[in-house]
Amino acid sequence: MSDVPTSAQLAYLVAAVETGSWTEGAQQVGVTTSAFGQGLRELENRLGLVLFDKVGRTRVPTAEANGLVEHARRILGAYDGLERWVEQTREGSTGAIRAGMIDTAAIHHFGDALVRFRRTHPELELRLSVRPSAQLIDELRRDEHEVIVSVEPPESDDLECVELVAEPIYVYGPEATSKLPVGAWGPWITFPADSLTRNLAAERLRAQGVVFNVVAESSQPAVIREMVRLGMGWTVLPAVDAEREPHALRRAAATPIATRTLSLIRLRDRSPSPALQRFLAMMMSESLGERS
Amino acid sequence: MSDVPTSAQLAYLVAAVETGSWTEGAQQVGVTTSAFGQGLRELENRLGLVLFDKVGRTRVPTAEANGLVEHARRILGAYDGLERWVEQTREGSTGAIRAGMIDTAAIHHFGDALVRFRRTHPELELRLSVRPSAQLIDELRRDEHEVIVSVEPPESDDLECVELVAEPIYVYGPEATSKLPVGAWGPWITFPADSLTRNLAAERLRAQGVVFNVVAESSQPAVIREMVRLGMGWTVLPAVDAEREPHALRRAAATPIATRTLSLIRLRDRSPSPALQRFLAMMMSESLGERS
DNA sequence: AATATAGTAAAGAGATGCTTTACTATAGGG
DNA sequence: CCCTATAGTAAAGCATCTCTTTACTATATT
Repeated sequence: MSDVPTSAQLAYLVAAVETGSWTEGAQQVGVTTSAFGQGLRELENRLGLVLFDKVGRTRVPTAEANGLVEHARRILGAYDGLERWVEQTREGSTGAIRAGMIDTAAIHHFGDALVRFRRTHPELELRLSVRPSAQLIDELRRDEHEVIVSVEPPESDDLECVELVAEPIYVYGPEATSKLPVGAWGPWITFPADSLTRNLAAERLRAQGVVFNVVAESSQPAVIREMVRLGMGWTVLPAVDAEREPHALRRAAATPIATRTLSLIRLRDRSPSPALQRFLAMMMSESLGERS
Repeated sequence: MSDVPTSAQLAYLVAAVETGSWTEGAQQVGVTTSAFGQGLRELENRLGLVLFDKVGRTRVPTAEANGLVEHARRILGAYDGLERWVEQTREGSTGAIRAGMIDTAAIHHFGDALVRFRRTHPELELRLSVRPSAQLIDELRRDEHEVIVSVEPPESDDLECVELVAEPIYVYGPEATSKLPVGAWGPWITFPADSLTRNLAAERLRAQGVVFNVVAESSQPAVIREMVRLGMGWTVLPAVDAEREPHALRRAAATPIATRTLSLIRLRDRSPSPALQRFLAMMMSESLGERS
């Protein structure tokens, strides 16, 4: 009764008005004249308006029908917009990707790849947030990112991790003292207390009997490196951060104190959009290339 | 398969995203959760997109769903616009009326009524064209008017006429000569050759043995009147046109030479829109008032 | 008058979309 | 840790819709 017209019925209407003939209109939309007529009658019933008059053996649109066509076209146009959008989205040629990365990943490991991805997929709006791992993971859980690249956190069943890079971290000391034995290491300059990298390092150092006394904190590797160079203390960093020019630090030991794993992390059971799938594929193939 | 989503499915989608819960969404649109879920699943199938993920026992919209909602809202909004328009149109509170009238009708007989109608129905766009009868009838046949008021033409089965006013027409001569006997009438100043009034008059005059020799033509009664007053000739006009001040003409005979009928004329078998129905009703009641 | 054309009516097939009922899985409380 | 409430699903059934087919009517054309 008070039913809403279907999009098909509206399409019949505009075809009928456009062609000026039900027979032609029916051909245009690809149904039998019978279905066409039934559809238009149903439309009249639903709207409670007379849309066509009989004159001779043809049907001519009333003034109402002509007014209605405008609205019908608007609706069909909106459907059209939806379908185009769906088309693009389905093939992943549109969509936004909210990604987060820790600095090292965004710059050293995947900097080039991100630039390349942006260039080859200009239609995908990639919004990248660079933050420390712990913060990224919090934000991921709050659904502020669709994917992050961070240090792999302790096993957790709401997260799904794919390992990308195994990154050794080394102990570095001030230039003058960097050849001291393990027992003489410290004090320490490192990341803030919630840092996964810091906690990983602290755990390993303590296991070796080292006192992990922290005298300075920063979330910026460059800042830490500079403080170490100035002689304020020791630190533990990945090589890419510590050994960059100018003023590269020298490893206190040849073997890494630990290895942190950078992973691609998503909320479990969230299906990636086509756009995101492309991004994930790129990241994973990139990490393979990096290992070799 | 490649079917278009129904408006109901789109409504489910926006309800689901708005409320953040299928159960609530279903309540909002007034269906069972079961129907709601089926509808959303069908929507996913039709579009080929994943719109919701399971997390725990609730369903949360994907990034796609959020993007899609915009389009869905646009479509639903357009439907809304259509329905509001239909509502108004059905009760005749909107719509355009294309009407035509001969000058006498538009001014003398229905002038006040038209003004009143405009004032009491400001929402109805009344477009009035004033022209000679013959032209109005042509235009009516070409669907340029929905209704006209003109001199009633010869019976014709594509037109539907309702008599409004019976208007006597009289013979008028120059002031000095207006008491001459019938045989001395003429020459004539009258409407153009296709005029129904002219032809009606000519026929009656010839039936009385009068020579209907035309020396001047105009479609404007005021012009004809003035020429008659100046002594150029005689004419046949309705009283309302001939006997208006200043310079009213005096009848050459007390009895009318003919009576022309002003009728409301529409194409047969064309159903009037609600707006037009109001207009027609007004015109007909008006003409009743005028007769009494 | 014969034939073609524009649309309609009736019947039936298949899909759709809803409800009901019974179920599973997760969350939260005692 | 078990019990219950909650969010959603599965299956079945039914009414409705919308299309096709076929046969028809009414109007136009030749």
